[in-house]
Amino acid sequence: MSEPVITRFAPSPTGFLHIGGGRTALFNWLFARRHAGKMLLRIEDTDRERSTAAAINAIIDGLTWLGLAWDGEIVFQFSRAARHRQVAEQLLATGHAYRCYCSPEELAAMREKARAEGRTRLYDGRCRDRNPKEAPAGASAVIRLKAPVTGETVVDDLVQGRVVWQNENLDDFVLLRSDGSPTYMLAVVVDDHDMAVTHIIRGDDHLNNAARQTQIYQALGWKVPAMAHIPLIHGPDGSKLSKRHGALGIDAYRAMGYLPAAMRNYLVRLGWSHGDQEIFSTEEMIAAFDLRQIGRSPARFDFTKLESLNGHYIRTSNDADLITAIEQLLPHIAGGQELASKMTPALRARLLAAMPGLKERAKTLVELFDASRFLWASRPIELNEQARALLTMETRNLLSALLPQLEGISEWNSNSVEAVVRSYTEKMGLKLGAVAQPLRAAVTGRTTSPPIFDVLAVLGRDESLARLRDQVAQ
RNA sequence: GCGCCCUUCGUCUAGAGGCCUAGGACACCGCCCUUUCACGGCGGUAACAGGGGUUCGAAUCCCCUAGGGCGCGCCA
Repeated sequence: MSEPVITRFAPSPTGFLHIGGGRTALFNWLFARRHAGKMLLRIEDTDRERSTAAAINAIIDGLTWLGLAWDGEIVFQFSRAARHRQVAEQLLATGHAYRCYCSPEELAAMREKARAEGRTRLYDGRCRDRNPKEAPAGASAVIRLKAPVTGETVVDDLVQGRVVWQNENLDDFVLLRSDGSPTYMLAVVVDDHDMAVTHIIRGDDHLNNAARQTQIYQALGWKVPAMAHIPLIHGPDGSKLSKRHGALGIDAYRAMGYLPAAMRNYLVRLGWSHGDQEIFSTEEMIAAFDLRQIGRSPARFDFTKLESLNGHYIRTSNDADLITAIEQLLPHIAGGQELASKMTPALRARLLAAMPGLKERAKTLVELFDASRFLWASRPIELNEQARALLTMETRNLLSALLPQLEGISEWNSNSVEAVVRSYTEKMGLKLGAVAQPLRAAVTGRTTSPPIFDVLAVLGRDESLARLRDQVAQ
């Protein structure tokens, strides 16, 4: 029973690593970890026109950020072209494939005619039984699989169940192009076999391909790996995920301030469940992951839920780790580079002191950073619109009268400052907020923040009073 | 057109014939906490696509319809 489990993630480097690819990688990774196996990474770069080095880097970068480490060396499919060709020749030699001399124009005409007549667009096998000697001189040929014409092809899918195709609905597809390069269909089968892949976990847009690939395995006499075709992720409106939805590169999620742990947790619950559990540590995910609990219907991408989860992970993160995360985020956001250079041990200490109050309020690292801006700011601090609106002549006068009392505090901490402000408002017959809120606006430049007395304690007496004087003076 | 897959609250889902008066989470709406914003607590609105069967009994099994998705390349 215990053949070691080997899964693989096999993206084509023709664009960024998007959210669907990230989830597919996650599922492959989880399944491999769950069974103490390996997840291999294969870059399907046989399309030389569209494959780019930038895309390869994006894939590697994205997987690394998500924390999905692959095992062994990366396999580049293009480098295996000779082996693919060899297998195609082998199929030809054993009578499981044949040369087809149809020109692209001829095939296009055939499909157009079929479409016009309302028939299937499958290849009609016109070269299948043609005598090789009749081959047009000098014409280039492709190699097609001589697929069974009767009977059925069955895929026992771990997610989709038993799926059956009547062979008459499958055609003799191309294995090797006329230039000698393999098609995806051939390359995948040969590579998965050679890499000893035991479980193919991929998007269900490949379910139809699974039938064709099964036929190749059978023609070769190779064992067909277990397959699991997982439903695709759709956009919030139920249509195919597009750029205007969440079809962003994984790097975009990093720039928006999502934590890898939150990302993994969100992604794993898209299509997969484990009873009512919503929050999974990586260890819990691995222990609980099971292909049978994957649903068969597509899930819609929901930013709001991702945010909620991210907020949870931020709240439960270690304070120092969050500061590190912010530092790592800075280069990825506008104007961040400049601020990154302002980091000092003193600032770090302040961030650390303020973090417990800050992290309760942020759903993303961007928000967390934004809320901490009052710590990075140099005097005089800039007031945002709401803060300016709150600092009326009247409230400035209140603060002005309060100032001497604050200056008289000897032991500067959250409690002592609060006590002074409370007695001041009581004497004035005001509510605490009537002073606390303008005070917050004056000191932080914003109207939302952690409790103002905590903020003052973090800033320290000198900085706090200086900021207050700046604003009161105007 | 042909083939394949899918269909439980707005969203992610639990549910494998009686445990379902259909549960949880996010979102939303109240209330509480509170110097703001949040967090947290309590409560609420909200779903088995439709129609036929099978069965003593169906969200769960079968069929049909409708809707959605994917595939049908010398792309992957």
